[in-house]
Amino acid sequence: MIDIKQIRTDPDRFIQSAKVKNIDVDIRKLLQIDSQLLDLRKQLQDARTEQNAAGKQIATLTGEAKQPAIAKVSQLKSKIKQLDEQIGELEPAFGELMICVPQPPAPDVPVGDDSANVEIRREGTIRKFDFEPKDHVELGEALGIIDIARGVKIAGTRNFVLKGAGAMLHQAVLRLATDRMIAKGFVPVTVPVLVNESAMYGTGFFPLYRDQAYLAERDQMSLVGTSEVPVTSLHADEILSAEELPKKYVAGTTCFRREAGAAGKDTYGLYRVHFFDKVEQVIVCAGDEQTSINHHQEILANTEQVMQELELPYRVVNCATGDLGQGNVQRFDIETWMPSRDSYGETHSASRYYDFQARRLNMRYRDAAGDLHFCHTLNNTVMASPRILIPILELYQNADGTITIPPPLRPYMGGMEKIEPRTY
RNA sequence: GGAGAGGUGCCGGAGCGGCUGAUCGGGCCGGUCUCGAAAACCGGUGUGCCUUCGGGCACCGUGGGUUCGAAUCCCACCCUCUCCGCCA
Repeated sequence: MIDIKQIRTDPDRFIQSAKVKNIDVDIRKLLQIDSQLLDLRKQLQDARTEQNAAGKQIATLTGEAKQPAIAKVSQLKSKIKQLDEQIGELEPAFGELMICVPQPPAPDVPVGDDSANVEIRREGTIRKFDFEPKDHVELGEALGIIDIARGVKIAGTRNFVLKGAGAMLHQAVLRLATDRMIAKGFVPVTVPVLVNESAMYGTGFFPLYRDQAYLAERDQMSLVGTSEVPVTSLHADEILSAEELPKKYVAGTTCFRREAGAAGKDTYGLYRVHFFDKVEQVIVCAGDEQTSINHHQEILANTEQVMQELELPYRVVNCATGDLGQGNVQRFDIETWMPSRDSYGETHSASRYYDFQARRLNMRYRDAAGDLHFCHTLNNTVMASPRILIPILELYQNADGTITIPPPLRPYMGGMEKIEPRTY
């Protein structure tokens, strides 16, 4: 949510932001409704002042004198009711527009669609194969650890089953990610994945991206597409103290995505699927831009350390305006090298929101002087599987079709060093 | 799913339909006292919006209704707790 005062002060900034983010919201109309509402509310307030004063007088009158006074105030009542109705008619339209106004991107965000994304740096060495490498599906099916056909049988397209060492590898990556974050002082939390509307609105996924969520409509609940939703919502409607900030959390949950509008895109393998598990880091910090920027670098570095530990080659990308969500100030994606795609594929996403989510969630803190401010929020993937299994399987494959397990994952797999073919 | 109880300020807990934005207690902040602390005493302690900066308006789970006037009455919904049932 954006501060309406900021929109009043500098509407062009928001008109421009909506344009570069490709979000359809009529700022001019919003301001027009806003000024009407301001005027009506002022009139209502004045009428109420009058009514309250008259009411107090009535309380002091008795018997005969009371009736004429009551009759007089009754007239005010109809005026108030009329104003109330007018306001009631405008408010929904105002709210619907407000909830769609995007957060302006940072100045160093490139303008354009995702083709305008800017690579910031590359890390790691891309493996050169001295044999013909297989893709993760060929490898996984031959090893008996990936069973896409049965996943589809149970749940339809974009579903999968991991078995045996495949399921273990999946868990190992997640546990490594969680442990590394706990070691950095992040507090592990277990959170609901089926959440109410206010959590979805509060974190900025509703209303614009409602199509992407699975809805349990009978209960007005939604399955989350990321644990960012429940974790960032933890302190909604709370007033935190400055001393307890920043709050740092790590949570692993299953994530559910409809992938609406992605029909026909990335249909092969484990890349784009309807459910996956993700370990996410979330920071709630003081409402200061530089503080946010520093934390943004921090959460990016946290993930990069795990990637480097796994020796996965990746690059960091500064996402362009058209690739940002409504609430993003800036987003850095980490893309990991995937031999089967012969390119880097998105595996992580580090977002900075400033107070966009905090305003929607009504999440504030009291500073040393006792003043209230909205918090800032950020998040980044630590590891999401099975997508990360694509580079792991493909880059660690051997000529005989076996997979060498990356050393940091072995402790989580009972010391297993290699995945060999097996019937499960 | 069935039955009952309840949702008030940081917490506990009052609140005849007008004098209640809200008694009181605790906590917290400031002060007095003290070498310092404790105790005691004194004072302060909600949020949002509008403002001609005097002030005004709104908010006692949410939304409606009754009334000149509602935290207080009525209706619906949401949530919490207790007991029973079912169950990972």
